[in-house]
Amino acid sequence: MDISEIAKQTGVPASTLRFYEEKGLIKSVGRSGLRRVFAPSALERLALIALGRAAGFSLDEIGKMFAPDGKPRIDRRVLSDKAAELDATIRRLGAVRDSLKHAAVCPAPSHMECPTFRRLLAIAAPGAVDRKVGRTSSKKPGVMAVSKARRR
Amino acid sequence: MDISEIAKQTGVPASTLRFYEEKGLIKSVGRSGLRRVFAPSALERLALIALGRAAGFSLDEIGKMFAPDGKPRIDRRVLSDKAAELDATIRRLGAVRDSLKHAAVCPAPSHMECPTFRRLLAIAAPGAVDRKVGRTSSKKPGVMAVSKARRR
DNA sequence: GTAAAACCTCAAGTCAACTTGAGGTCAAGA
DNA sequence: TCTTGACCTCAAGTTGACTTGAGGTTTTAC
Repeated sequence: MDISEIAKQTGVPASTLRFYEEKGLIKSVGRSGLRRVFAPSALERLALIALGRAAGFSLDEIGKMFAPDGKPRIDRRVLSDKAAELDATIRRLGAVRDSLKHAAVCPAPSHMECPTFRRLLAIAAPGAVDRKVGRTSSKKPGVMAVSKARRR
Repeated sequence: MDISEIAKQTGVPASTLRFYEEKGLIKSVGRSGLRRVFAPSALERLALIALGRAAGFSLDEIGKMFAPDGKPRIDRRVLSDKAAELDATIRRLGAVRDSLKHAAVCPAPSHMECPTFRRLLAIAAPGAVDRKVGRTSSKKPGVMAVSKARRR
């Protein structure tokens, strides 16, 4: 299969496939003239890569999950940890979604005056609301900074 | 309140607060000498910003959600749409998590040989598995590319 | 036989959201 | 007084994952 065939079937652009090959994430089985030739197994490999990306692994991390022989050799512990992390992310996103939905219908003049909204916000953006001020205050900062997820 | 007080209470670094001010996302009420002075309402504003970020809005989008007077003026439609988008993301992440969990325990020699894994993968990374090959084939590419989420 | 399409390499550019660094100001404590 | 530390500005750098572009070759279509 040539690069455009892989691109067509996976939706991954040819430029990305070349980039992945350069990074060692996929391999072509040879060349036909200049052109790369891929085995169909590249499709599976790309599916695994897509899964890894969706789970929040970096390309470098994903690269290390394949043994030099090409077979996936994955640390089960790492997977479980990531699954747990995803669980937390999912819960937080649920609160975010609920906050959004609530804000979309809540008639309160200012959302911050709405107890429901504040409660959701406390989960969605921990540390952002209701911290007591000063008073020889607690050193621990609230983490308003958005934690982890991924874009582009 | 000075910038370090805000930073301490929200966990957002001072450099980020200056950056946000420059972008028009937050405002200081004045200066004490060189130093910015913030009203406590900045904390609420930052909570809203954190929510927006968590929901996947860009800083520019968030900026447009505040009227010039400072009050949030939010398009309910936009919120509902984003909530729906989050719903989809949450479902997909659930499948990703399940794939990971399964891969962590599945004894199959190659994960791709495991039907359960393949089924989950089909949801986690749509288009990645089981597409029929060629045959005057369908033009639509599978989108193996990771869609949306956020990191950093 | 010739031109357009499809591929190639390699270097450089892009994007968002910040961070870092150099160089400077200012108030408070020893 | 002096020096430390918290703050300031503005420009430039960082990160990860790609994309784009220039310049070149090959394959396919007429």
